[in-house]
Amino acid sequence: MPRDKGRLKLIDSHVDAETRIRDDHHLSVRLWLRMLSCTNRIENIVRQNLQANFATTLPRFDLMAQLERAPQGLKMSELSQRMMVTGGNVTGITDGLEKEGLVVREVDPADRRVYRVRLTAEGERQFRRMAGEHEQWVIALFERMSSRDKGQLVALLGELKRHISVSSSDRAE
Amino acid sequence: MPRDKGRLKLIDSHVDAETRIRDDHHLSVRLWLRMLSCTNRIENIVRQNLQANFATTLPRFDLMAQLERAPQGLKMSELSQRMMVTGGNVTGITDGLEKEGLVVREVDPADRRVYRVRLTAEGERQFRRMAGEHEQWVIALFERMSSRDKGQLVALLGELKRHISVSSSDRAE
DNA sequence: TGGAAATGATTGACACCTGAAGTAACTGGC
DNA sequence: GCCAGTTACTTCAGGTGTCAATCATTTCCA
Repeated sequence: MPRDKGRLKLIDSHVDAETRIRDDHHLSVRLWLRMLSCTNRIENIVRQNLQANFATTLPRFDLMAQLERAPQGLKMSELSQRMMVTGGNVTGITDGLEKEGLVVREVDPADRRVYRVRLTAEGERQFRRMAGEHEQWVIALFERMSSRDKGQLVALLGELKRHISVSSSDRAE
Repeated sequence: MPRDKGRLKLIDSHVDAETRIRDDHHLSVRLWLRMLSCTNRIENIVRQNLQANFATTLPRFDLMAQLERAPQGLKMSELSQRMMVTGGNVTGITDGLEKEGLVVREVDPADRRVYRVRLTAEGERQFRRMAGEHEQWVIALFERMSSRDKGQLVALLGELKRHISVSSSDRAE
């Protein structure tokens, strides 16, 4: 039920404020659904490729990627934060990788509660092999989009990320 | 470690082609990681809200949302496709919702292999209650971003989606 | 110094999700 | 009509994810 449609011809050019707000709300939901659908699609493809080519999974790959960028190792809690999953989950994935010898838990002498997780030499070797291919998949998926559009997307998503952190911490009080 | 920054003022404006390509590749990976991180953040918040306020989950909500838009019901395979998950998964989620009386499986007299899944009256009532709140959460999460930026994001993600479908079907041959 | 509160990690119950294998029902060509 | 092939759904095993409860260690402060 559109309200007051074109009620006053004279001010036709600037739309009724309520309508504008409702349109913006609708836009937010649309944006969210589109983000989700894009991300899911890409994620599914990458996951399938990882499974088919290296018999591994996205979370395992993600954990190793975090470690590769941190040669001195990471605490379980740091992994949890960077991977944006709960601590209990990190325990499980680390267990699996450790069992396969790709990763080690080292006790921190300064604080015996924490584990410092590091890639083994084998883990590093294996990760590098996967990372190269992974990058090619991503590049291929995005190849039809212009650099300009990619740059814009990165920038806009950066904005979004900033705004969400704010809203999210608001919610925490 | 910035390379060759401003080494040759004279040809500063057109960068070496190889460098430009490498930058674009780097950009693709960066874009992918940023999309993933934004989506994960939002998804986590929505999931927590659904759990806290309605003791339900995102996939259950998603399934009901698909049904609400299709009053005549949907086949399991249609649900699977729209939710972008495998068929086996839809079976499980439908089982749960059916057990709670929010959804029914009706046999299609024309083809006894298919189930037509529909919301029950109770399911519809419950979904509408959730949908209203859900919309408010999403709106709140995006409220700090301008309509202009949202519009641009929707458009760019639309482009991306189109491009990926093409790449993805290429892969299928 | 002693003990309450905070912190880092693990565990267990339960839900999700995939891929592969299985069952039942439909279809088309002979 | 028959039956090979396809299609719709289910089942199962195994990995991923949450939350709440637990345990060990550290920190802080009275």
